[in-house]
Amino acid sequence: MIAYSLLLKKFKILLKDNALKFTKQRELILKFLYENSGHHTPEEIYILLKKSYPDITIGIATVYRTLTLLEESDIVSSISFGVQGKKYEIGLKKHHDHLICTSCGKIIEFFDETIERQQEKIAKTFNFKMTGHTMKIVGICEACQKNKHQQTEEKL
Amino acid sequence: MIAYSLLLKKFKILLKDNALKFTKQRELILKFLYENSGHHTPEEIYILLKKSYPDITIGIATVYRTLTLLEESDIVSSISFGVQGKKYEIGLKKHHDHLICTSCGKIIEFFDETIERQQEKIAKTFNFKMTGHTMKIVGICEACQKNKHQQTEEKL
DNA sequence: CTGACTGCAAAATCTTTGCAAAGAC
DNA sequence: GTCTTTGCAAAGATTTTGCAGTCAG
Repeated sequence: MIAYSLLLKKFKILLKDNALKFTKQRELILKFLYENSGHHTPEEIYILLKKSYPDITIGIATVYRTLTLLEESDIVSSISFGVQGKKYEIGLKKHHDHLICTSCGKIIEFFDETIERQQEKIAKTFNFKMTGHTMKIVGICEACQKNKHQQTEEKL
Repeated sequence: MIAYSLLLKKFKILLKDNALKFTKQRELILKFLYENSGHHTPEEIYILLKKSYPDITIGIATVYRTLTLLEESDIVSSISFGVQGKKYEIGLKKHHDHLICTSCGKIIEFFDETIERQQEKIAKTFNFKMTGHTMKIVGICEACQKNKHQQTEEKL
C-alpha cells in the first residue's frame, strides 16, 4: 500500500495540474478514505469528519464534490447500491470485485485472474473499448447462513 | 422465448398465490415489457403506456410498485445506473450480463459460460450462498469509436 | 488580487407513502 | 361486501446547484 505522504503528493500534483486548489476539506476527505479502508457513503464521511474535527467546517456538498473529483481522478472508486446510493473506497489497491451479503450488508473483496482475462476477451469480441467493469456477486455470507434467524429481519 | 399467453398465466397464478389482484395496469406493464425487449426506466414505461392507452389511467407510483413486484417475482430484472436510477427488462431470457457504452448509452447483452462457472467457484471459496450476480463492462462501443466527435457531447 | 472553494439552503432527481376513491373477486 | 389497488399529491432520500462570502496561490 502506498504511503499517505506519497498519496498526498500525488493529489497535490493533480490539483495543480488542473488549476485547482488544495484545501483542508479536500485533504481531510482523502485522509479519511486512506485511514478507513472499506466502503463509505458520502453521509458517513461527512458525519465522521464533523465529529473528528469539530474546529473545521465542512458541508455535505463539499463531500460530494470532492468524491466526484477523486473518482474522476481515479484516486477513489465507487460501488453502487441502486437507489440506496453509492459507497466510496480508496482506489489505490489492486483492482478487485465484490461479494455482497444481502443479509448483513458485508462486502468482501476478491480478485480473480480468470474473470479479468475473460472480460477482456468479451470486450474484444464486441469491438468494445473497455474502460472499466464491475462485478458484484450477491448472496448470503457464511456468518449469516449460521444465524438464520437474522436473515429475515434485515434487507439490504 | 415464452409465449405471452403463458407468461400471463404465470403472472396470474403468482398473483393468486399471494392474494393479490389482477388489474389492467399490472397487465399493461407486463405486456409492455414483453413487447419491448430491452431496458426501460420506470418513467419511460409510464409515459409510453399513457400514450399508447389514453383510455386507461395509470400513475407513476403504480409503475414503481408493479416493477418492484415483478422483480421480486423474478419476472423482470433490473440494472442499476447509480444515482440515475434503474432500468428494467423482462427476465425470462437466459441469464446474461451487460456491456454498456458510456458514450451513447447502448446496452449489449452477452452470456459467457466461463464467467458463470468462475463466479460459482468464487462464491464457494468464501462459503457464500450465491443468490445472484451482476457484471457490467463499461467502455466505448464500436460505433462510437468511429464517430469520435460525438463522444464528448454526451455522457451516460 | 483573482479566481477557485466553501457552506448553506434551495432545487433537482428519483422513489416511496398516505389516503380516499375505485376496482377485483 | 371486503380487502387490495389505484392515482394523486405530498413526503422522503440522495445528490446537485446558485450564490455570496472566504480562502489559496
